[in-house]
Amino acid sequence: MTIRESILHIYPLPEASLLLLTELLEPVQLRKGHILLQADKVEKEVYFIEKGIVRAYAEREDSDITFWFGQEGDIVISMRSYVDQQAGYESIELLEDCNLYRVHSHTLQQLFETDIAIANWGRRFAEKELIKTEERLISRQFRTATERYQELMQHQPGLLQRVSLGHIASYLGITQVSLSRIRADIR
Amino acid sequence: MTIRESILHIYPLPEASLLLLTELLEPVQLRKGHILLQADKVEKEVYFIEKGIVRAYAEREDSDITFWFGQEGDIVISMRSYVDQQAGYESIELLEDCNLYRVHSHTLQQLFETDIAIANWGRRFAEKELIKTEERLISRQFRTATERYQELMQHQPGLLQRVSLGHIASYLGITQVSLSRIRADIR
DNA sequence: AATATCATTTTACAAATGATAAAAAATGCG
DNA sequence: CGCATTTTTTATCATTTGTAAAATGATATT
Repeated sequence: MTIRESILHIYPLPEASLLLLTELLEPVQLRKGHILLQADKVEKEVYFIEKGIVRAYAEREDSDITFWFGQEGDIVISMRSYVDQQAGYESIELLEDCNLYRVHSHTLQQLFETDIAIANWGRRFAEKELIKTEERLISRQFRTATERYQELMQHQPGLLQRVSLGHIASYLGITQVSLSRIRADIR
Repeated sequence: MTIRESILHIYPLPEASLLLLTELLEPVQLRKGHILLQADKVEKEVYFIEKGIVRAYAEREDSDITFWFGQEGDIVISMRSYVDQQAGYESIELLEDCNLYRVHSHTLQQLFETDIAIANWGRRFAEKELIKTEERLISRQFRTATERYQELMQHQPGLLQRVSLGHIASYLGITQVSLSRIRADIR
């Protein structure tokens, strides 16, 4: 899937608006392990993932928890920076070498103010992410850890090959040891 | 807080756009216990809460879980209906007699397509809800049930007077029995 | 008062998960 | 390959949370 296609997949844009947006995108290649965005900072860059996989995590004293995986076609932002120009709660780590496209958040905000199709594209982007997040919150309450793991494997069968079990356990809201037990029980 | 004020609190609208939006709102009064929106249906109405409190819940075989409370200034929608014209996962129950304003989702969508300020207002609305939901997801992983309860009581001290402990326990992701134990331990 | 209804707390027991440590397996690199 | 490092599994025990049922409390109605 090209960047153009993944943009249009969120919300159909007329060609003129699509051009406005894509012209601003700068290609960036970065290596596995790179920290794309830092928690507790106001991060001004927005990234589109063309190739690769990343995780968003929040840090605590000793551990961190992964609460989002971004893959081909996804958009990476520091949500609080993007919405309110405040320090964000998430850091973003590249879990593979990535091909990204970068744009300044400010530039994007200007497009939102001037191009109605792009404003609605931004609206739809937030709405879709919101649905996914609410569904995860509900799933965590209704389903056991085992069921959540099986659900994830069904929806994202390729994830296991790209992401360590520690990150997946964290994403599911359990410890790595628990996930290992669950995997042993399923067999 | 008036409806006008709560709309502007989400995103500042010029007077002309604000009028476009508010002219479409129909006042509705409904009684405690009324089911405003039904899960598994495509719900076409959007509601603004002027007075009262509601809960969004998802149903399972025998139980239901509350995952959102809406109060004065909040907006009530069936998220999947609103975004994709698909059946939603949430039902909405009025927990008090409510003064609401109603607008057809279709009408709102038309405003999004024609008024850029309103499109950005809709964008900001979704973004703010998204931040709140992500923070709850993270909080559920980082904090114990006791901490989450105390956090909620700090941020929403009035909630306990308006909502039963059963709903609050569900919102926190624990059983009512657990919450009762927590409350006993805190004392 | 007596009754009914609903919300909350308490109790006892079972199941799930966490913490910790250690072993085993997989991976990366000189 | 062989070694070091990281990841995953296994085992043990403590803690948390869930389930079910009973007891208590609160409120309204008769």
